[in-house]
Amino acid sequence: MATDRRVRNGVPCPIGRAIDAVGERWALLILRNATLGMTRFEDFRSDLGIADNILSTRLARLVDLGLLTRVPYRDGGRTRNEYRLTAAGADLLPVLHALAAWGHEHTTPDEPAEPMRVVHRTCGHATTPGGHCDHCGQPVRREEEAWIRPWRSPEPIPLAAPVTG
Amino acid sequence: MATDRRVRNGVPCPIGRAIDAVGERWALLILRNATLGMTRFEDFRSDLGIADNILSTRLARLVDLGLLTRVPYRDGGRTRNEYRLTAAGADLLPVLHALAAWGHEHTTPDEPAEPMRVVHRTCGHATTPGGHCDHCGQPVRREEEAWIRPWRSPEPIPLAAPVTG
DNA sequence: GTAGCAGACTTGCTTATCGCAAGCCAGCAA
DNA sequence: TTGCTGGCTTGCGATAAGCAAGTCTGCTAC
Repeated sequence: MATDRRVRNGVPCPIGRAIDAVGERWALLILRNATLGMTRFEDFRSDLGIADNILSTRLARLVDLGLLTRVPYRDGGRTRNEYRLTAAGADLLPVLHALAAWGHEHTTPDEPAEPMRVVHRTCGHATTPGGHCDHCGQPVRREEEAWIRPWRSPEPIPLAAPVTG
Repeated sequence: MATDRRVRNGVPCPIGRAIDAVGERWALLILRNATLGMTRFEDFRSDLGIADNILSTRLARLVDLGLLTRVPYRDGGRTRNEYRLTAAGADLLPVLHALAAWGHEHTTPDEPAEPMRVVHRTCGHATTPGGHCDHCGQPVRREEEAWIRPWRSPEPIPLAAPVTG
């Protein structure tokens, strides 16, 4: 099963292995956008401003590594492919959250903006780095968690559910 | 103050800004090694197998961004520089921990090895993703946390303390 | 004085990757 | 048949990475 496949890439250190898998700019940005529910080639391309060939290569690699999977869908008469997170890809969420927290604390946007929030959808309160609700105290499952990116929209964005590849 | 300097790099998303700052292979590996207490050019170079000019460029960039700082030290008669984490650099620890957890779960080393552990130095038990001690339940401060990398040594490696730049 | 040392950084070059823009391809509709 | 769409491929120039040697600095030894 693709979702159970462990990337074998050698070094003893799990940090090193994770970096070998995803420690580069475009992979991380693609995974962020996939987490937001983005699935289509053109959407990734235009949102990220990435070259076709680079995007194509990166998507293929992430599929190969089992972090994304191609899902066929019908578009008019044609079968097209979209790209969705696998469980392994979705499990990078804590990395993305840690990056968000660090980015919020240590970097500054060009334009002042409400900061991004990670919230418990049910009650609207923030979640902690450990994945608990600030308000309820309970662990928050992925499907009850959302991002709010106020510079885009005040609506909570549910996190994309992983699919089995 | 260098430690209070926020990287200004534009995009509204803090994840995107964090990725712009550190979302590339060598920066992340250097920061991992700096967290382990590595400070010297030659040590980074030989451990990472990175080219001189690439390492030099990356170190300078991380210093420029305020994640590392050069600290003069005496070597025999000469003043040399070592590279140490700033507070901003040290605050990337949750990113490294998240990468470690993901790498452990989803990648496989070439040689079987005891996995890396993040422990509370005082009692020896593991710490949670939220930074609490599994055993004591208390939040664990950085200076009470250590990594154990059994493929290298069974000794806990204290995490490098940040210095003011 | 010169020669030698160590190690951080620089340099010149080759190789690899990225990015741009156009082209190709597949599967459909008219 | 042509035309459309959009994912992927291609050819090319630009940029970054990597290799290996050189330079620089501040010291010691002779």
